[in-house]
Amino acid sequence: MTTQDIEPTRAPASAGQSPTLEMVAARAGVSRATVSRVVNSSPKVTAEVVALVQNAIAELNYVPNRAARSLASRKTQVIALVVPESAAKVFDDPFFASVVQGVALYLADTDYTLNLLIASETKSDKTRRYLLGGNVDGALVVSHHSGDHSYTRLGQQLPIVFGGRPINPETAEGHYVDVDNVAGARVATQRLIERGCRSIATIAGPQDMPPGIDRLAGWREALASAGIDDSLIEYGDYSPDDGAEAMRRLLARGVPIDGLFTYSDQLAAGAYSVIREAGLTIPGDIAVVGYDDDRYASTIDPPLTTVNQAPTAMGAKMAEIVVRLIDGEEIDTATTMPTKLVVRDSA
Amino acid sequence: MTTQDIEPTRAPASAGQSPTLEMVAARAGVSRATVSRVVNSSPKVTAEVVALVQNAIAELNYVPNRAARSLASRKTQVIALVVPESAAKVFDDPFFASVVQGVALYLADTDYTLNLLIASETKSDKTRRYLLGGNVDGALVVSHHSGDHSYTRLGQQLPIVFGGRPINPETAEGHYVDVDNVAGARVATQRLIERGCRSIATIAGPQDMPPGIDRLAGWREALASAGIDDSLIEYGDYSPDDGAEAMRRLLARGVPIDGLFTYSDQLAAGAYSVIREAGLTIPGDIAVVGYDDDRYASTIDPPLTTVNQAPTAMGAKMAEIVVRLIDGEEIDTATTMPTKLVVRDSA
DNA sequence: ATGAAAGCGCTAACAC
DNA sequence: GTGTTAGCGCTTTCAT
Repeated sequence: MTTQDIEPTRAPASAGQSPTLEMVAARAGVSRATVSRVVNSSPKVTAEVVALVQNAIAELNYVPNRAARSLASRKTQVIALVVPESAAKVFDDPFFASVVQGVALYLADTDYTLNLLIASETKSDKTRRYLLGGNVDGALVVSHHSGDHSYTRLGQQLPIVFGGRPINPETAEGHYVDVDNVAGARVATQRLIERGCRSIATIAGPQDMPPGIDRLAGWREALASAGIDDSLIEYGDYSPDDGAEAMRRLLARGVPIDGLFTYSDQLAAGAYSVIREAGLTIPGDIAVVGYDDDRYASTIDPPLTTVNQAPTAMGAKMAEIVVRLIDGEEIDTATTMPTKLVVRDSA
Repeated sequence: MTTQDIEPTRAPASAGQSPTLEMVAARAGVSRATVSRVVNSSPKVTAEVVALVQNAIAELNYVPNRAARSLASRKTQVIALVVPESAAKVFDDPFFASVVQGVALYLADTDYTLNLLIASETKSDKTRRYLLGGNVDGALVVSHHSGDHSYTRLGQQLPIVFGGRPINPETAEGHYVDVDNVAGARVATQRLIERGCRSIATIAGPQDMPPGIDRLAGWREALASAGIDDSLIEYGDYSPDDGAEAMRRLLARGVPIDGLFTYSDQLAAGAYSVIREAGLTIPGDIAVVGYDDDRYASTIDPPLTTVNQAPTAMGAKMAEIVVRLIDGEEIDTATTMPTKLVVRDSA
C-alpha cells in the first residue's frame, strides 16, 4: 500500500500546498503535457482524455500556477493600468473612476489580470522599467494631462493604449481612444440654439489639454453654422467655484445672455448659483447645458441637461484594444467613442 | 572573437530581450547567486561587490523577472483588491474610489503589485480559486455589503483584510478596518444639539449593513445623552431622490423639525430641495449635517456640514495590514479609523 | 562572503 | 493524439 493508495478519492479542497499539474497528470494517468494541453484547451486531445483530466482537475481543485505558466510561456497575462499620480485625483473624478471600472469589467471576462499602477512623477522611471521589464503584456494609460503623455514612447516597445487623445497626435506613439468632444459640445450647443437661444456663452475648460480645446471648438462650430457670435467665452478650471467666477465675469460684461454651455457639470453647478444670485432663472432666462453627466447632474435644481460620455464603454474599449494589439492585430491608432446628449430641465 | 566580445560596453536600454540576471552576473564578473543577493539586498555581500553588481544592473538596465522570482521564491508579491460586482458601483461611490486610491498609493511604495479584481457573483468561485490558487500573497476586499462577506472564509487560508466591519464580527474570519461610524454620527448630531436644535430628525441608511446601523446608533446616542426624542426617523437608500422622498415623509409628519442628520451627503442633497420647496431655510429653519464629505458637499448651497472619513487613509491602512499579515505579524482583528466633522454652513 | 547546483510549475518543440 | 525532454529566470541550500 503506497502513499498513493492512502490518498482519499475526493481530495478535500484541502490542506497545505496547491496541487500541481504533475499531480493532476498522475491522477489522470496521463503525461503533464497532456494536462497542459487540456488546461489550455488545445484542440488535439481526445474527448475521453479531456474528461479524464478535467475530473482529476476538479477532484484536486487544481489551479494553474500563474508564475510558472508565465515563465514558461513568456507571456504574463497581465495588463497594467497606469494612473499618473498628477492625475491621482483620477479617483476623485467620476469619469476616470468609471473608465477604470470599464477596464476591470472587460478584463474580468478574459484571462488577463489587471495591474493598477500609480505612477508618481518622481519615480516615473521605476514605472517605466517595470512596464518594459517584461512584467506586463500591455498597458493602459489614463490621465488628465493626455497632453504630457510621458509614457508615449513606450508605445514602440509594448502594446499600449491611452485614454484621451494626445495633444499632438502626429508626434505621439501608440494607440488611443478618445471621446468625441467636438461632436459632444456641438450637439449640446445646438440644443441651446434649437431652444431659441441667440446669445450663447460658454465657460470653457483648460486649453492646454484636448478635451478643453475640443469642447470649445464644438461650441464654436455650432454657433458658426447658426451665424451666432462666439465671443462670450470665459474659462474655468475644474471646481464649481471656478464656474461661479467665470459666470460672474460673463454677467459683468453687461451683454444679455440667454444660453450657456459649460465645459463640465461642475462648472455648471457653480454657474447655477451665480445665475440665481443675479435674480435670473434657469432655463427661463438662461438655459444651460453641462458636460459629463456626472452623478449630481440629475440632482441639482433644475436637473442639468448635459453630455454623457459613457466612460465605462471607453474603458472597455481601451481594454479590448490592448488585448487585440497583444494578439498581434492591426488596429487604427485612433478610436473615437460617441457621446449622447441627456436632456433634462436646464435646457 | 566571440559573441561576447561583440557586445557593446554600454548596452543601450536596447533591443529585444530583457537582460537576465545571468547577463548581469557575467558583466559584473560574479555568480548569479551574488547578483540575486544584491538584488534582494542581502546583508552579506561586500560593499565593493555590491557596487560592481549595481553598476552592471544600471548599465544593462536590468529588471528582475517577476514570474521567475515568484516561481522560485514561492511568493507572488501580488495583493488582490477584490471588488464584488454587486458593489460594482464602487467606482460610482467616491468613498470606495478613494479607498482604492489609498491602497494603490500605499502599495506603490512597496514591492507589491496591486491586482484589481471585479468578482461577479456568478463566478465568485472563479475568483475564490484564483485567490487560493497561490496567485496572490494576500487580498483586500471592499464592498458595500460587508454584510455578505462571501469571501469571509478565505481568511483562514490567505491573509485578507476587509474594508468595513462585517455584520457579524464574531462569526467572520479575517481582519477588517472600519470607520468609526458610531462616533462620526454622534459627533455630527452633537453639532446639531450644540447649535440649539431640539427636534432632530434623521434620514437613515440601509439597516442591513453596518454603516447604516452604526450611524443610526450614533445619532441615537447623541440624542439620548441630551434627552431628546429619537422618533424622527425615515430611511433612504442611496440616491438624492431617496433623500428627497424621505424628507417629504419627515415633513408630512407635521411635527416641527429644526435639525437633520443624514446617512449620506447624497441623501442630504435630496433633502435640501424638499426643504426649500417647503419654504424653509437652511440652516435657519433646519440645520443639516450630512456624511461622507463627498465632492459636492462644499458645492451645494449652503455648503454642507458633514463627516469626513478619510477614505484614502483607510485604504492605506488596509494595505498596510495585509502586508504585515503576510510578513507574519499578529494584528488585531479590528482596526477603527477616526472620522472628522467638517463644519460648513448648513449647521 | 561567494559559487555550484538543484529545482520552482509550467509550456513547447520534437519524437513517436 | 500523447509522451519526452528541455528549459523559462530566478532563489536557495550547501559547500567552500
